[in-house]
Amino acid sequence: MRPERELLKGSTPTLILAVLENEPRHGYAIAREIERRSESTLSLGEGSLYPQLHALEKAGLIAGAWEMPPGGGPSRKVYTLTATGHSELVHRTRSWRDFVSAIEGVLKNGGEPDVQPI
Amino acid sequence: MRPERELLKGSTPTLILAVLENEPRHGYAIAREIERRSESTLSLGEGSLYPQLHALEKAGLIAGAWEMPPGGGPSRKVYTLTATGHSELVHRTRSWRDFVSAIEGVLKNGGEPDVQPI
DNA sequence: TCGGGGTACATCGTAATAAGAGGTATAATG
DNA sequence: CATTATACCTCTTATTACGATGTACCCCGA
Repeated sequence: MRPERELLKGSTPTLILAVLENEPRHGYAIAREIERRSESTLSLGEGSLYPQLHALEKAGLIAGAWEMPPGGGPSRKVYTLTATGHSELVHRTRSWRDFVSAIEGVLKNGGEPDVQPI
Repeated sequence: MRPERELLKGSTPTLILAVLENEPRHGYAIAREIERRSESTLSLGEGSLYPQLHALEKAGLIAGAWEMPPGGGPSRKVYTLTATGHSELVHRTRSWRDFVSAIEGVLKNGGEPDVQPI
């Protein structure tokens, strides 16, 4: 069950960039890190994750490099945040917070008179 | 310019319900009220507004009634929040805030060590 | 030794959503 | 009489999320 399914749209790339800001990670690890940080509230399906990674790589916001894990297992593509990706993350984070404020402005006005100091 | 275009998805119906909680309004007025409350950060295209209103009406969350405006002008459909719509709004507001907390949890962890008590 | 589970990649098709473009109609304003 | 504002609506397109599906590797236990 994922009640935020409809709300998630649009924020996925921002979440990926945010997770990569700390350290390079491969796709599977990114998804698990998002789950961990959100305390399992958010979970990224693989059908959303990989297309997004390809899009972000194509846009130059992240850079992927294939890696053979030392302990064995399937090879994996480790993504690093580029400089462009970093400034994009800053920008997207700001946009996100503006957006949240705007929504809160609409929600809070329900029941209260429309006094709204800047 | 609408930088939040991609982020808006999923929250539109909640915004409509929130605006109707105060008082009944017709479609056009709903759109303008959302703009006003969000200080023009959010703006609902007509192509999103009317299909959403029909969907919400069909779902029984709002009830529409045609009205002839006394001052003249085109007739309009005034929507009122139903009881079901009200509890749905409460639920959606809670979901929205949970969602925001979850996203913040992912964003904030960027740069900090991953200490996270339950 | 063979299957199941976890890791890790990827794509296809579908459903939901948002919004631009277009269409209808009325009243007031210039 | 044309433009502007109000007010409704639908069609089509683009984007997004994700379930389903497929490949492939490793480890562990029966």
